[in-house]
Amino acid sequence: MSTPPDLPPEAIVTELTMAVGQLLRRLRSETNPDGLSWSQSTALARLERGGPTTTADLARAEAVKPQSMGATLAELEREGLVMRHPHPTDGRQVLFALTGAGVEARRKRSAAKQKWLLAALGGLDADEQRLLVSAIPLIRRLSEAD
Amino acid sequence: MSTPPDLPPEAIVTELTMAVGQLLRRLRSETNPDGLSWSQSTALARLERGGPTTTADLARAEAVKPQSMGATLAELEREGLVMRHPHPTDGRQVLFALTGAGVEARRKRSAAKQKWLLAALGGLDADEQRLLVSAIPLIRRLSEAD
DNA sequence: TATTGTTATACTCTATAACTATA
DNA sequence: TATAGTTATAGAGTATAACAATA
Repeated sequence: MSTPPDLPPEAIVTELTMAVGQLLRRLRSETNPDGLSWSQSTALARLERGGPTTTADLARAEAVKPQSMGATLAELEREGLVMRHPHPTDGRQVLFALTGAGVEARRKRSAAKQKWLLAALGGLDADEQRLLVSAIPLIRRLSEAD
Repeated sequence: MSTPPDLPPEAIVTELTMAVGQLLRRLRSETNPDGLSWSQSTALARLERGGPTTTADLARAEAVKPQSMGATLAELEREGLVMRHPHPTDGRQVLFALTGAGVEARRKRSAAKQKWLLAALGGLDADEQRLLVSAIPLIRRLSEAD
């Protein structure tokens, strides 16, 4: 193990920050250029997982400002991958949902984009994969902490 | 465990991608606005860990193009946080190193920036922290895979 | 008043392309 | 030729500020 288990908290912060930043940039650099952008594809993934969702809720989930998510959704709408629906009871809100094309784009393009990460995962043995998978909910809990 | 240990690889890819993206954005959104930017602070961290380094090596480590790292380093140099030194044997290369101000900036500002993540880590129990720490080298190995 | 969303504008990060200098 | 770095330019992602509509 190259990182000792009882690292002081400050070191954990630095190591985790750098590792996450590095993985994200690597993921982005491996992205198929004619596919979906990073924020487009995570927004689509969230719509697929959570069903129709408002701009504000998506923004909260992704830790960006509503205006930023609005721009991402506007682009996805222009490409025909999401559609807006009126909220049944609140006239201010707009629900966004995947279109058929959105579902297909999500499957096809994201398969291409994720080829590299799949291959990289193959470089971990079964125990390491299990360890990594069990760390995912912890990363999510960190992201969602107050 | 909210993510079962034997998730199919495609699901691992999606979950990991989303979790890492979410954590990164949360980290960035918690950043002290008058502090160092994300790429500035990871570049400083790498210089502190690795000593004087060339633009190209830093770019490789961070998975960005040399021109992008060059822009980050130029900004850090303008702020007096790094200095350039000639390479002893190769006239093409330039070694960048932290200045005294850079070391101090790294400590002070990054302490402020990382306050949130430290607090979030405190929300994990000891076993969870150990699990997360042991996943860090795995994330790094993914990032460095061919 | 508070919340949802939009429009306008600017800054950061990163990329590609074209160039210079050194090996 | 190949490599390290620089300069110029462009696009994506996100932020803040100001606004309109609805609750």
